[in-house]
Amino acid sequence: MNPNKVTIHDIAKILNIDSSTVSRALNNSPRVTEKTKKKIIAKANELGYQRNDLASNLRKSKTNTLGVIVPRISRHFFSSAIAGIEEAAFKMGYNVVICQSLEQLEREKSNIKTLLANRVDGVLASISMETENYDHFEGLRKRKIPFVFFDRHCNIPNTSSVLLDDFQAGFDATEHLIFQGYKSIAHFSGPKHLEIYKNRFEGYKAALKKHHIDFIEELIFYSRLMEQDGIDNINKLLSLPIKVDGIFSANDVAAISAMKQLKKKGLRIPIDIGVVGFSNEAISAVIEPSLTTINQPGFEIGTRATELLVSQIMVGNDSFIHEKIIIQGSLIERESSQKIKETIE
Amino acid sequence: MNPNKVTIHDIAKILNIDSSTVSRALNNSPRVTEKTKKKIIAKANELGYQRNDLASNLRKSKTNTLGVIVPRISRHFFSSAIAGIEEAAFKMGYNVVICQSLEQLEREKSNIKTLLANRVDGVLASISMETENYDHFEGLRKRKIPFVFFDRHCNIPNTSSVLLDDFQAGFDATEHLIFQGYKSIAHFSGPKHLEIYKNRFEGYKAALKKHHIDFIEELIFYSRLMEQDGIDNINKLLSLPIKVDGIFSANDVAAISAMKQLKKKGLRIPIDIGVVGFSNEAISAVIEPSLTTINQPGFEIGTRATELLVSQIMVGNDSFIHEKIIIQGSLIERESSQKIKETIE
DNA sequence: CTGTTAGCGCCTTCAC
DNA sequence: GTGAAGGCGCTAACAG
Repeated sequence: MNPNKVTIHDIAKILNIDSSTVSRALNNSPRVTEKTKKKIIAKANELGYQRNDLASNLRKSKTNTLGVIVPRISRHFFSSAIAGIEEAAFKMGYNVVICQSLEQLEREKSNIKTLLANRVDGVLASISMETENYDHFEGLRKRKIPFVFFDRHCNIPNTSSVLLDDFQAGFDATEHLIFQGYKSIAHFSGPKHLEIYKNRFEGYKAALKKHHIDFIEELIFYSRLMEQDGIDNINKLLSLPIKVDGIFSANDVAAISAMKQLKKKGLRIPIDIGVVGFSNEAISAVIEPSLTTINQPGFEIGTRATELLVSQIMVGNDSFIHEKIIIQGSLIERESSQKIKETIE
Repeated sequence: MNPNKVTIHDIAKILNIDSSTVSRALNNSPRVTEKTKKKIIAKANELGYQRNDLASNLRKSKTNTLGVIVPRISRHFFSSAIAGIEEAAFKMGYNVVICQSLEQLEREKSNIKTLLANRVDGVLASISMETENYDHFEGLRKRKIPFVFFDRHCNIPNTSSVLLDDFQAGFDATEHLIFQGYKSIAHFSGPKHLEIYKNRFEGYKAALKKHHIDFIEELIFYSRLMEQDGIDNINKLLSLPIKVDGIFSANDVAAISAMKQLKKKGLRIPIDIGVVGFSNEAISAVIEPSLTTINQPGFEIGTRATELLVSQIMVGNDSFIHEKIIIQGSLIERESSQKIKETIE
């Protein structure tokens, strides 16, 4: 017999007991004798029984599953956030289903539908670049499915989120460049309407202000988080009449392709770049020494978001409190940074 | 009413028809009048009806879901493979559930159990470092659930897999170093029993042989794919009486931490490293110019593996053919590689 | 402690 | 083209 087809009824029949007893035994209910329990478990193993979670979940109308929506799984920040989510979820007895929006609103909506159809108990989401309207999340709320935003949050009231202190990160990265002696600092931002980029931008401006450096509109470059943007940005930047000596890039994609483009032009590190977004130790180990990054702790953000979500699932339908957890990033400076600078100067 | 609780029966009752008709309409069965179909769909939307896939899947005993097991989602190769898997699965109407083994055999076993309990239609797997015994996969076979290995495959008979041409990759990377003029080439390998590392190692040996370079046992360093290993390896290597001038690292983790360690010691690029495993354009753009990598096309491997798996699911239970698809990697040499070498010499 | 009964929400014969 | 009936596999209330 195909062991996948073994049901509690099969076990019950063989053992001449009722299927409900088998069910109880397999769920380790205290209301079954140790003896029969052992007998049942032994037979179950023998037959290769495997509970059908579809049936179980349907009956219980609870899946012990969390849905996760990220723009793109292969971006390092998100894959490490997912690692944190999985770890925390696993510890608390939850499974995780992961969806990618691929930065498309339509896909994000359909992700939510899929998660709804699969009756997940809660949702963790980092919104797509295109998302400016949040009705699809309101749909979750109507269905009383708790959800928590992480990193890319949005400003709708009564939602929970776990995020980096983006203002502070932008401030720190910019001030770091200022401390290095740079005076004319450009800024590579992300899609204008995303809160995280707004806030990093504000941090940038605040740092300039503190150090009495004029804010220059021309030094701001937006991007759609694509490689080409970094290249274009550098090209535009180099064609400016203003001499730029530092860049604070608020997104890693543009930063990387920007560095690439600089290298291609034979411009080796006349420009220092502060970035928010990297945290891969591996990358930071081999990356251009001039590149300083603010650690954006994906794993921790994932963990915290999951814990928050699960706590909301537990307290149930209505009465949980919406929380906003803000995590501090930390400046990671390349060890050899100073040396390289000396070499060049 | 909580819209999550809306069932086909609710719709049926309101419209004074039978739930089976509603079911048919919602599944776009041709055996329902267009008129009633429209009526039903309109009402469903109005109520915010969302099919309960648990119930549907239970009834159909088919989930349209693929299970994926990878060692660690945050490793770039795997996250890009998953991106490929998702893309292909999505196109063919499948959902994807992702599990991490975290390189632990026990976790891998429990992943399979979870996937089994969720009645996935097929499984894609890249085995953990600890996996030397494959009984848990035999369990899948007994249940007639098709599975396909990708990248980290194993040698059990009658299994399908999609992999890099690891022998060729090892050969190419090593020969590349030889062409650069290196004569004493060390090799950083991975866990001994993993096929991919065996094969890359064989490629290394073959390249040495072709160019009449003696194989030296002392120049082989194994690793558990951890950062510390790369550091240890470099330290050991530097303490050898033999002067090494090139390294072929078959895994990226060790390669990266090795470079880091070299840098720390102030040894800037006396050693060139060929690596199998990188493919992140972003990384390769900014990485040490001396580092040449064999592109290990995660996305493509993921796509191909998924297509193969789905084709096996479609032909059904027994009669599908086991295939082994071997994908060629390609050498990616840093543009500026030559310049840097000149600078140093 | 164990059995009986009922039903989670859906799909699919089988009738008409 | 639509309705009636039954069951996918499991659990939970209620009996005993």
